Amino acid sequence: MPNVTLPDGAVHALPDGATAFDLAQKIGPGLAKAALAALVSTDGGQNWEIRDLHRPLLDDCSARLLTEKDDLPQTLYVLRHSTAHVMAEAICRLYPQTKLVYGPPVDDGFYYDIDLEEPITPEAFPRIEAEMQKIISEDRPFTRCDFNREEGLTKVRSENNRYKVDNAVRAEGDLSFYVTGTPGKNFEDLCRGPHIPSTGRIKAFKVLQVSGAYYRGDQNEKQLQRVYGTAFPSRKLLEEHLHRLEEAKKRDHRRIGPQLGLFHLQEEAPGAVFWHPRGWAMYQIVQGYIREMLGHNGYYEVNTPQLMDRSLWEKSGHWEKFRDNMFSTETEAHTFAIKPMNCPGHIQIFKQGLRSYRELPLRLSEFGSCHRNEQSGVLHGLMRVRAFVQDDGHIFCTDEQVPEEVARFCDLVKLTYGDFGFTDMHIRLATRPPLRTGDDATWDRAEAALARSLSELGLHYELAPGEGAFYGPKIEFNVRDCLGRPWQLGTIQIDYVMPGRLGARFVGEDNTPHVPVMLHRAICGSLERFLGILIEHHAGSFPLWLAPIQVAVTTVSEKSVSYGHEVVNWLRQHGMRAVADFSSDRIGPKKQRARDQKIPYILVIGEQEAVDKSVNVNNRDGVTLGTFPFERFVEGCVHEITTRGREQPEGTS
RNA sequence: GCCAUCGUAGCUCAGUUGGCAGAGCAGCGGUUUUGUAAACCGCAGGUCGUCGGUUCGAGUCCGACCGGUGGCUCCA
Repeated sequence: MPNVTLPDGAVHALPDGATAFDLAQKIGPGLAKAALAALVSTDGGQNWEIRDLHRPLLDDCSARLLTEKDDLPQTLYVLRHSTAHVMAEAICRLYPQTKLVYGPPVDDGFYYDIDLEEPITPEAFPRIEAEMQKIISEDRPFTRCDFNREEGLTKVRSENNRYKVDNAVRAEGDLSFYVTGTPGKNFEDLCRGPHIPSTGRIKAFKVLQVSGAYYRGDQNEKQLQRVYGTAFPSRKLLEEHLHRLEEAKKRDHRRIGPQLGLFHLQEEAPGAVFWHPRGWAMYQIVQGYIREMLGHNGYYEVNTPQLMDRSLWEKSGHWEKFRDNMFSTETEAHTFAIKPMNCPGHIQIFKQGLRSYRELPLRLSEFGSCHRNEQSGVLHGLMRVRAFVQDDGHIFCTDEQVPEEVARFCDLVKLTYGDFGFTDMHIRLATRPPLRTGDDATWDRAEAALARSLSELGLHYELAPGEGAFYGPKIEFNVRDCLGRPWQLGTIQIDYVMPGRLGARFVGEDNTPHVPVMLHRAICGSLERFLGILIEHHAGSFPLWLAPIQVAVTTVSEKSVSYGHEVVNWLRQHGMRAVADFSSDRIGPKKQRARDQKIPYILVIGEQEAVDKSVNVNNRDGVTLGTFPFERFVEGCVHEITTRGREQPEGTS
């Protein structure tokens, strides 16, 4: 007789074999009707398992019933998993040759991988959705059928589907199937569950896209078709989700960038950026800011060659590992590679002369132009390019100095992101990958050093096993933008391998040579990508300090053009980036054009302003802020720029 | 690189069963001299991604290639 504890602390004694549904009914018929699944914990709430409503509850446990109204990831997980089954059945009905593979819920929806020769195209989505709607209207219960492992394997082997057999063999313990309706009569699928009570509970869903996906993520395996969809507890939530997708589309840097005259891409230079004056202005602002921060933090900026001989890349190990992704060129019997990264160059600088331990830590930074021959299919606007510049840097230090350097870097990263308006930072620690150089003892030491630094700083982090670089583990710094999308920006990586391979040495206190540890680090990562993220985060409406054009000066009529010139010149004298619009349009369209360009301040100059030496200030949101003496406007702007918008200066906004 | 999908004017898009390549905005010229979310008239602008094929005739149908997009693999 299980005692079930509810979230409010109430304890219900239920008969043996009672289900979560029975519990819900006991609490209230409304809840029983609304419940989709249950969260159950047998260890006092440490670990929670999502379970079918109609499975018997475990012995004494804590339980929470999930309804459509619960805005919990688990609710969506179950709902979407079940919708994936419905979609799979619909596809099997429309395409009887389909072999089902795997269909999990994912962030924002679900997918189902299928093996089917005939391509499913977006035109087929409405047909699939209509078929799904039929299944939903039939309101068939999801029925769990448990088998012991032997019986289950026999059953799945009879289905003539190698993927499902694979799934079953890899699953641990006993096997379960879910029937969408009556066993023996309706669609069934090997599945561990859980599911919602019946198909009729699916209120809002949509088939969204189809793409290729290798079986088990293996390039050498068969390419399957992956059909994506999503589901929500209500039509309204689905609409909101689709609306969010539209909003994200409006922020797309590939649309906004060219619109604002920041950059363009063209097919003769795939993966490389043509920066226009306004985009380059932003680029320079970001670079200048980082340069200043690094200067304050004891870095020396350097510059190293674009082309270096193949032999150097062979020594560093890049030629062996990344040859396919490196551009190279032949001349006078030499093979030169265009640098894909700056570290080998920095090691060459380190190696000049005899280094003493007294010089460590030596921090070198470089805005070096790097090229990587990324596969054509991965290129994506500014976010994934072949030619880029990182805010790159390498710290040469001793083993003992690593924690201190990592800590200093973490502080710098946090400060920098704050200045760019990214406050939601999360950290991942990526550990040794399967293919790597260096022995396990070295990896142990490196991973422990990073973990210790993070712990000592009190920074929370998530472990990313196997995601480290081939030469060492790394810390990844991620931020979320204003739409909640995560972006990996900064990184710091310990490298015990490359300095040794390239012959870097320093003389230690003991008067013998030692190999320095090298920390690879970047705060923004690729500046191209960082600009892309800034564009999407701000939707083109950049804070004043980043805005490529800060002020548009517009005249009411020809009578004010002379004062307009004066204002533009004054602004430029004060270091502000200003443009003039003295065209013969009326003030309305001129303001509109400046707003379209997301220029933070639009000054209206008329005869009265010329007399007062004042400016009428408007912002890009269409708000008229008032008329101010010119000097006061500039003071406000300067304050806003130097504080990077962290506090609003009086009188300007 | 793989699967799907797309490519028409600077931008956003229309173009019927294969039958004279279009619109709005932007641009240029003119009129208007303007006080806060787009004044008026006119002009110009295209090898319909490229190459090949089918056809009396191709933006439209077929093939190859290039590039973009959504994913997959990859991301030192």
